[in-house]
Amino acid sequence: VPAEPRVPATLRQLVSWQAGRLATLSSRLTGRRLPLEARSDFAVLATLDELGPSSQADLGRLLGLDRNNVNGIVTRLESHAQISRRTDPADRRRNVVTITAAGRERFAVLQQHAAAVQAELLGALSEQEAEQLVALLEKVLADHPAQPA
Amino acid sequence: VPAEPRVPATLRQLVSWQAGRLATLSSRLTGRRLPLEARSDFAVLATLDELGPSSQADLGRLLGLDRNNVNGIVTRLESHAQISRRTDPADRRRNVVTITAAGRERFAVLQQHAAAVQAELLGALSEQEAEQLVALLEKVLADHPAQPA
DNA sequence: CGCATATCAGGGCAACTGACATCG
DNA sequence: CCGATGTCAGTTTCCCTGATATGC
Repeated sequence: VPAEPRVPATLRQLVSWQAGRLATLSSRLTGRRLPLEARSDFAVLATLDELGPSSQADLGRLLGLDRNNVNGIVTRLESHAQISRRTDPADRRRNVVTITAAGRERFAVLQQHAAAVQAELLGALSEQEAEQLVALLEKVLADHPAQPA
Repeated sequence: VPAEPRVPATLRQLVSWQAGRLATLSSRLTGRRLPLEARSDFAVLATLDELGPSSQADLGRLLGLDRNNVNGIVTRLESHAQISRRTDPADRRRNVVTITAAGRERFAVLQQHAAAVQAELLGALSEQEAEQLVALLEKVLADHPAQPA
């Protein structure tokens, strides 16, 4: 008669299940500090800050986000003046998205919260284990395309 | 001038972001083989198969699922005769959920698909690395409550 | 013409909130 | 009375599909 039943081994050792749990856990920890949309905003702002102006399609391909999703995020960021959006004169189908000063400020704030969440999340791991985990996840993700197919 | 821009380092080394990517990647790979609800079904069936009959509340606490969510999953499984649901005579608030023979059959099928997805997912890792990843994720998850707060 | 880009409308899953009746 | 359980209704986020207009 088990006193404290644990998650069945079948699930505990399944990365797809672990990934889901870890994702909702991350979302929960982030949600305590910020509204949930901040995560998408953060991803886009980080990309623009580090790689410079991009089109929406490029952003989507890079981050594994849907075109529609990118559109929504960019619209939201634009309404807060954290990015600017103008049609590319060289290819008038494209929107060139550029981060603004306000966007960089927001990004800096979000970065601090992200670091705090990371610390909470990995509290049970040593420095070395945390680095291993990040590296292994990076390796797995690098092996798969960001976009559906 | 970078020819092939990669995901910014800020994101690449953020476990909360990696977790989200890995979760959608897993969901994508699973979705190629099965309808998406199969994941929730699998979790519940695995628990019932390994730990025996449980109440819906216990299932939720164990798996980190919402009460409402558990209700929906159990209703779906019941409609396919893969579990049975009856009120606990000892505590008539509770529903005792029990796996059926059909449920075990379904579970066996799902287990094979899950293993195949795991192999696809971790294709870039060696045996040793895969074990390390599973163990590290397990350690992180064990450090946090399955339920919100 | 085919193809890419951006946009809009909408579906589906999962997490969550709040409310409610029942029962211990 | 309080707390736990199951149920119902509804919100939000994100991933995805399909359709459309525009431009290369």
